[in-house]
Amino acid sequence: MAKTITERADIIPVLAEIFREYGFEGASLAVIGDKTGLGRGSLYHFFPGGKEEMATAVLHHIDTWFEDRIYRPLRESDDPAAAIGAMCRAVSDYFHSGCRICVVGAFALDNVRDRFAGAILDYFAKWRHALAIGLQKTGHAPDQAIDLAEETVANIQGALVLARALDDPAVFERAMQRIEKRLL
Amino acid sequence: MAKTITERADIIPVLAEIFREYGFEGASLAVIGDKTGLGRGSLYHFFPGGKEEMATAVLHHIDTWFEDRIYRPLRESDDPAAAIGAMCRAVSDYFHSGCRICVVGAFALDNVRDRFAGAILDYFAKWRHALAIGLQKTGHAPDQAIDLAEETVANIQGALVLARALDDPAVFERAMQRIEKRLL
DNA sequence: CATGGTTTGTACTGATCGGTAAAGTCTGTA
DNA sequence: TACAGACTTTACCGATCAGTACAAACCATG
Repeated sequence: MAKTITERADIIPVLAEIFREYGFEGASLAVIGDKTGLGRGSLYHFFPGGKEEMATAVLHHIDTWFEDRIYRPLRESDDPAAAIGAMCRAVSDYFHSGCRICVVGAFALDNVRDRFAGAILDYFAKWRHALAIGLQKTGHAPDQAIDLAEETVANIQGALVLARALDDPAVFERAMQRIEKRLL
Repeated sequence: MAKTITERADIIPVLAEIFREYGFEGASLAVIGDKTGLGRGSLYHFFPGGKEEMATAVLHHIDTWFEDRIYRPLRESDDPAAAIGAMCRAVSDYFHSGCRICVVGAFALDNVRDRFAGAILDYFAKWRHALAIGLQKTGHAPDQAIDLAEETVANIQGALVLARALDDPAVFERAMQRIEKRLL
């Protein structure tokens, strides 16, 4: 009756896509079961904490991805300008040029924000902090760097909202081009 | 058993606040009943279409507010710089300096986007268009005006996301100051 | 082939969802 | 005072929700 094919780690990206598409409340166990192909038993076997644990795992997965691909290079690269350019490209890729939504941003506006407040705050605080360090290394004064980093992160999130609202990915692409030009 | 005190129009701002706080899906009829003090019968008397009609009414109410207070002045004012400054102040007030969320933006990121796609698109398209006209009147070239308007609207939305995520209204205030400085 | 822990399918629970039905109470008009 | 329509209360509907229980089936060990 059972096949031991799937691993917990393999399910998380699928869950991420589900939360992205349906939101936390909209991602019912029925939907999750359909999209993952897993029954309730399997889901609760891998995530005894239920939906909340699934979402936590997704947020942690996202955090790891951004830490490895974006935050750490920004903080530690010897070539900060290259790291900033790489961030812009990575972000554009990650959000599929505006077709994809930021789960963390969506959670922040949702009424589930309080439940995941820590992870949401970390995501944005780390991003702002890492980018500010990168900008300092390219010659910006500390205050100015933090300000510009905050503006940039907000701009990316706003562009995702606007692109989705106007149903026009080009909005996001234009925003990323403006951002890259201003940062470098 | 009944009192004819409430008017439909009086309920809409309450509904707006509910959708702001709970989102569309999170705003159950139980919550709506509690917060409005109205029973299911009354709610369906005023809004035969149920939750969907309530949300539509809220979106229309918001559209009217922005049209009167922001879009039209931007498009028609003889003093465009003053209209832009007024927009910044009105926006800051409207969003309670970052403590309040944009319902339309939240809907755009939610999985209910498709249901209200028209109203959501209108809200942002009208804003961008009106601001672009205002910016043209202050001397910007048409292309540049549209670009700057789009960036500004995205910036405001992003600042709301970030302020809520970091639980720090000052993020929004700083964004609005940057915006005002750049526009004028 | 046997065994035992791991993984899975299915049926179920109680709660809550959005929405409906109908009987009741109020108020303006004449 | 009588009536009509506006408004409200309450109980209820089927559907769906997240989560649980448990037996069946798997697979890596012996």
